[in-house]
Amino acid sequence: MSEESESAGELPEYAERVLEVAELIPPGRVMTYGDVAEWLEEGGPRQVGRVMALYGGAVPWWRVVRADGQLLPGSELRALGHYREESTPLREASRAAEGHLPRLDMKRARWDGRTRTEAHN
DNA sequence: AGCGTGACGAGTA
DNA sequence: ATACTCGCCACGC
Repeated sequence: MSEESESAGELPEYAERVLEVAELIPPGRVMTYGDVAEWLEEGGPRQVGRVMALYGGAVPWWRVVRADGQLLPGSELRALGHYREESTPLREASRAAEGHLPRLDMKRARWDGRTRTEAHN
């Protein structure tokens, strides 16, 4: 018998790969959806986004972010808490407007997948 | 089979 | 800085 559908409890292979990458991202660093897709050499940012939306709860989802550094809408405060806890480079809003949360400093926080787990300061 | 939608990205105005 | 467009690909109606 040919099983084409996934058994309950098992994830699609692509999803599993995406989650695996998410778990590799060191604390204090982030990867964009596009970076993950590029690294997997499969799918695109939207596909990665879909996986994170569906199954991201099982991994450090806050380390997979948008390329523009915007915090995840709906979970901004939760994400921000993690970033402060991990000392992830943030870019504070110049105009201190309440309700205007900081964004990620992508230049410093972006992780290219190369071993460097240190030296970012 | 077409069309809209989405935890996206880059380019342009 | 924001707003809008287009490209991308999987899903659902």
